[in-house]
Amino acid sequence: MTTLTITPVDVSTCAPSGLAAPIGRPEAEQLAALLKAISDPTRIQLISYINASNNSEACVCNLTEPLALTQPTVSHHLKVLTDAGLIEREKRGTWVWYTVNQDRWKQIAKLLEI
Amino acid sequence: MTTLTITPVDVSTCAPSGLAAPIGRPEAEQLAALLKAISDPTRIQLISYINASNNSEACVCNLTEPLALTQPTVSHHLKVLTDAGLIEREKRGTWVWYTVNQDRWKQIAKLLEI
DNA sequence: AGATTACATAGATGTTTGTCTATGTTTCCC
DNA sequence: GGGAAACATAGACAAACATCTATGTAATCT
Repeated sequence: MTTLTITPVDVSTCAPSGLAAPIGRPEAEQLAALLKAISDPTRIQLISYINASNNSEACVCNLTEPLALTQPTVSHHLKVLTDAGLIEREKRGTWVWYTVNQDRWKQIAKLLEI
Repeated sequence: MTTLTITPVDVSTCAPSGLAAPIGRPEAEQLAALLKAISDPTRIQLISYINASNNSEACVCNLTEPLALTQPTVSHHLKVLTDAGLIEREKRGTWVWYTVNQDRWKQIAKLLEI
């Protein structure tokens, strides 16, 4: 199990009425941490590439070349996304397969509601 | 008129099919810049405070105290949000009133579709 | 006109972050 | 068991960023 550096956001407690009502500091920090994980061009591309892959899953070695980045850099970004609960990690033999957590993305849309 | 440091994202050209298909670097950078503007706890609180204000608008002097920040810091964040097209600025006399650009927020939900 | 109020801009500073190289760990295969 | 392949972790470094103090600008009021 991976250590989570970002506490997974619970939609039911974090900004329960979206952005329409005043948000306290802790809730704002949680939401900001979640959004920050997506706010990087490389990570946005990673998400789209995983989604567009066969069976909607991809391993690290499939992602380094199209992004023209080193393997550790890609691993780093995938860890950020995993810690935020935006993608999921599954080890099968030597490979590690990543998939997008679809529910998580629907949550985000809810959190941004006004 | 304020100088825009972030090119406003055109939904029709930026990630036209959401995050389901591979996204090129320029489009990913545009989307990341937009999301980065929201990915800060202070700015998230600002948005919620503006929305919760009378007439859904607020001036800088109304926002410094509840956030416990200096006026220049609040002005800085409001500029980031304005440049990203997320809020709008209207000067009336000595005061400057900020409102949330509702359409812009709906665009973001579209951009994040999977 | 002078003083005051509201806001923006400039510049400085400590922290965060994206990327790299180097190395460790685990699994597979011969 | 030894080598190779896939991935993670550690450490370093430059760029970006959030905040502050100091100062500039514009509008109001007496």
